[in-house]
Amino acid sequence: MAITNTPQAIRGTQDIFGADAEAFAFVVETFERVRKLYRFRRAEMPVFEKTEVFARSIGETTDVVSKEMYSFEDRGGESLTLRPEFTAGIARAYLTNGWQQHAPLKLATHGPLFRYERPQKGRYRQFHQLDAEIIGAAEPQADVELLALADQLLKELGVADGVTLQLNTLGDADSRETWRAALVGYFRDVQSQLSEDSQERLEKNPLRILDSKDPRDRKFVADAPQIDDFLSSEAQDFFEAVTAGLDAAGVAYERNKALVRGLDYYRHTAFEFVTDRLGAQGTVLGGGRYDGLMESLGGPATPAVGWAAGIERLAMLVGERGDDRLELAIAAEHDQRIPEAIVLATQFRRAGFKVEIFISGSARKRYDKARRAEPAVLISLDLREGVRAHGLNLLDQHFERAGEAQAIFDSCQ
RNA sequence: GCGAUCGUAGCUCAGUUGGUUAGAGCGCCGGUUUGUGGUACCGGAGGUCGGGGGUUCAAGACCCCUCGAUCGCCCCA
Repeated sequence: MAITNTPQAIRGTQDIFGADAEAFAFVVETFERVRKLYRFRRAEMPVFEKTEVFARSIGETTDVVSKEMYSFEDRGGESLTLRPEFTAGIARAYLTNGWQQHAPLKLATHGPLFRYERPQKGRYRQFHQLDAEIIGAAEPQADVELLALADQLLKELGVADGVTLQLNTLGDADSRETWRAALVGYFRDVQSQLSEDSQERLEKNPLRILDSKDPRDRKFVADAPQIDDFLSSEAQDFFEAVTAGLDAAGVAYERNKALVRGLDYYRHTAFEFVTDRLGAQGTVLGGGRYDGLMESLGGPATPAVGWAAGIERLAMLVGERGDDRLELAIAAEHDQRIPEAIVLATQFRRAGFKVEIFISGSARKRYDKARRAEPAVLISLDLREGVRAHGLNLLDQHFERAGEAQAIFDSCQ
């Protein structure tokens, strides 16, 4: 690369183009279409908030906050942060705009998020997510509807094969706490045999030992206390209602008792749609119920459930998506006919044709260039020995609008 | 924060145990052929081999540093 004086892109950011950009757009368009089927309402939020919004939502202690957020001071000395997730900002908007009046509120949004992380497959510092939330709904049917939306989205994207929904419950606040205590007790007894990382986790985030990849941990994980033995009857009923609803909605799932959330405000349902086709970053869509979040932001107790899905990861799964097919190519094989080519292109485009004109570079090579663009119809405009010559060549015999194109072409002669 | 692998034209890549002036295909630009024809041929532009230092008579190649990319670990809101 002879680029010595050109600034480079920020690490972990990406310039998306061509087939990748088409796949990206396909994911977003499909989401927009499907969320309307479930009557989720569109919302737009700022990409930055007071740091407090995320710090209080995510928890001041975690190194997530201290190390992995893009925070900066504005000119007034206030600490701001580029949003690392949607949920906190949505919760803040819900509280500050009085959206309680719309409860239960089904919201959908999508856009860029920022996390200061080491980039790897399916992980970027600026990445993009789809997001769906139901706020102010305590009933398990909300979880079911949200999961049905996710399930239909993945099916309509054509990525459902090889993606499985893993489902778990974390119980209510009490169940969760007693389970956690039992886990700490269990792992403390074998602490010295755990991996170094998990010995650390035992103090900071014991639930995470359950999804450790280290074989030294895994043999203990198998016999670790399970949430099911600590569920209150209410929590049990709730989870059963969710699974019954999923069955009714025809949403397939797998119970994964090791699926956990690190933050305390998560209650009951936790879920991830996972694939084995994306290396170490297999989660393609994840979420859960976060009944405790609104209070940590100073609002009234408000039940809520939501999920987010990585657009880049989904785009990788949907695979190659070509640009829209070129319907009409117009080659001006002589410079004197360039104005006519422009006139024609204008007519065709106003009639709703996808048109490209070939009027630059070597005049005698424009026809070949047009041909290589693989149009359904190729129009050439030439001037040979002072005589105008032109023609319309139907290259795709199955092109539906061939007659219409011919008529417009004829009327312009 | 840690580890592994990789950086040669716009793109995909060759480049011998270190040995002249660093190559190919595609793309781009121009020319010749063809003249309803995705042709074929000829020519051209474009590289301080990511950057810096070192070893050597000689470095794209070997060593060190650095920057970047990719993948993994940690983390995963």
